[in-house]
Amino acid sequence: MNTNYNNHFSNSLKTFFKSKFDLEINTFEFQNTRKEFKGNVTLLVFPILKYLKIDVEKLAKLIGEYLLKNNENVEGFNVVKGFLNLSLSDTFFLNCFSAIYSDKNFGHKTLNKNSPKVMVEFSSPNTNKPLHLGHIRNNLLGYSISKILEADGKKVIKTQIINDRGIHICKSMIAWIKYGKGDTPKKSGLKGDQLVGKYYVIFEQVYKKQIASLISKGKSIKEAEKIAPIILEAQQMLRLWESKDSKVISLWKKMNQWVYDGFDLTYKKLGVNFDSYYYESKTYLVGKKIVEKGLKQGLFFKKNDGSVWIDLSDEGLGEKLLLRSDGTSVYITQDLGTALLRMEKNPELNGLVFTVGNEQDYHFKVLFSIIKKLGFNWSSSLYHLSYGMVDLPSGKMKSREGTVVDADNLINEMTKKAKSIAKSVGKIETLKNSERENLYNIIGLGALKYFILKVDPKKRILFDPEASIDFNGNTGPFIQYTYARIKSLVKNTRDQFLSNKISFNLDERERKLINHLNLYPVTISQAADQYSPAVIANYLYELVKNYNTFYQNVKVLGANEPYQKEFRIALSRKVGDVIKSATFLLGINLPETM
RNA sequence: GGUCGCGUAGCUCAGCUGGAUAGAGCAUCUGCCUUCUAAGCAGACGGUCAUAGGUUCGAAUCCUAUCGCGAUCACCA
Repeated sequence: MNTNYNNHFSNSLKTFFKSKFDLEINTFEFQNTRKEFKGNVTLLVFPILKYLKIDVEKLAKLIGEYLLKNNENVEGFNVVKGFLNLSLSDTFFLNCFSAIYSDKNFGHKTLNKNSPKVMVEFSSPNTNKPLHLGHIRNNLLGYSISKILEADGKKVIKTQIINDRGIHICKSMIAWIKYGKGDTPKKSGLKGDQLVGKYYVIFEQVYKKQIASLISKGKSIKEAEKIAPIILEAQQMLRLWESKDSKVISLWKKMNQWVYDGFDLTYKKLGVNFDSYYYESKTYLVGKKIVEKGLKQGLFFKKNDGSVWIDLSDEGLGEKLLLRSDGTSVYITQDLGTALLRMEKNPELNGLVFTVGNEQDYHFKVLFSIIKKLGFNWSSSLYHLSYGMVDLPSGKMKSREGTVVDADNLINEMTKKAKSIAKSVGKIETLKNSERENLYNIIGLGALKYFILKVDPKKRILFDPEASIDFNGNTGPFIQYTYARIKSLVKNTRDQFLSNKISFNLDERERKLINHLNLYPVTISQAADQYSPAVIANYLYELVKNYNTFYQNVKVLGANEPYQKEFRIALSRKVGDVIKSATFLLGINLPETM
């Protein structure tokens, strides 16, 4: 549906119904006219039958005749069943374009003091292993949504919660102590997160061996898992950490720092960044306090073994554990603490968005419900941006089975592929080496980002490392290519457009482009409302396709008349601007040439 | 088993706040580089929109049931 034309026709239409039928109708439905019919916009007449008992075609014809006479934008019409197809004048299109052209911030709402403020959480890694493909989707989504919300007129704070404590960290630490021999990122040449991840894997291997050996000695699997010496060491280390043992704490700090340094490199490559950080090690105690408070209020209850629960069976969510019997916190305890801490630090927040996979839908339902029950008035501003998993043809990614697609690796692979394609195309020989490397990077990442962001967040993505990611068709490089084309086209031209100097007829493809440009602001609000970068991606693809059709069939620099040439250059330039703006919302960079 | 989500062309996806003959890309095939960048353009081929009912002028879209796939229901995070 295209509601974009309401402004231009609804007044005429209102007057028509008022004067002819004494009816007050305020909303009308428009859509783009299908290409097999004549016209540009189509008014759906069917819905009006709700108010008026009359033959549809007759009514459509009456409306058409009225608009033709009384609305200067309408140049002609035809009626097919209940569809009133309107042909609009070139003046109308040029006026539209003129307004778009002069709007330097087209599509973006401007921020001011009173703009609502939203915090968007994404990434949220564990500090025991490097980032993988799943994190890439998470990061791209969270980052893009932040940009989209900003364009939609909200102030955004990008943040993450770092899961920097717990048994998983201790596993890496134990393995490093036992097998690391003083290994460091510098000595090994590995990125910090990769190094720590390596010891996590070593831990799991040793653990597995110990379990196997215990089983061969007649122990049950469950028992073996509990008494394997290395897991006991890790648990002991976690207890030492909680009692703030100085040796453990300093190793913990050292290894976590390696990981942060490693993550920073990956984030930088990915082109994402954050405005603030929260650490689980600092929020879990806040969560415990809330639970104790809720317990006193009678919202929660204690079982005989001392564990604390909430009963949410009235909402169909069952009973949920909030504190273990030994008094230690669980996942949701920390999340309660984190949410509360954020609101305390930023009381002016109007929204809190959690970018977390859909495997945690239940968790967030419970979390939001608890916060509501605790009586916090900001509970209604919480939103779980839930997205589908990235699966491999072999199924779910599993670190234990080594089927994880490593983020750094994938980025490098994409850059390599961009390089080999660019070489075979062979158009960039004139560039300097450093410029070329930069270009490969832009294109490879563009392909990756677009590949992930173009699909609806809530859908599962199937990623086949063998089939890899395309560079032709509905892809990032296609969009980048079109941009580079435009840049090259307008390079030596003047940036101006005088709408009053029109002495030519518009081409069908020009009308289509203007029409599509027109939709950009609506598209941004839609994307923001739905928390979906895919909406932007699809818009962008359509725009670029329309432009290429125009470019390939209509001469720009070789236009017949000077003003026509000027218009086509301006149109090209504006399409370039919108490509730039939309790719910015997706976090995709553009080359000036490729 | 309960709950939630998904099922559209061989593959990957749009369309889903109901509107005309369901659209793209990839793959396959045919044309177009002495003319603004061929990572492109023009075209062909390809569909019982999982199935069955219902709601209505009209259903891929809304409702119900069934089937299939996935997630989740941990004193893991």
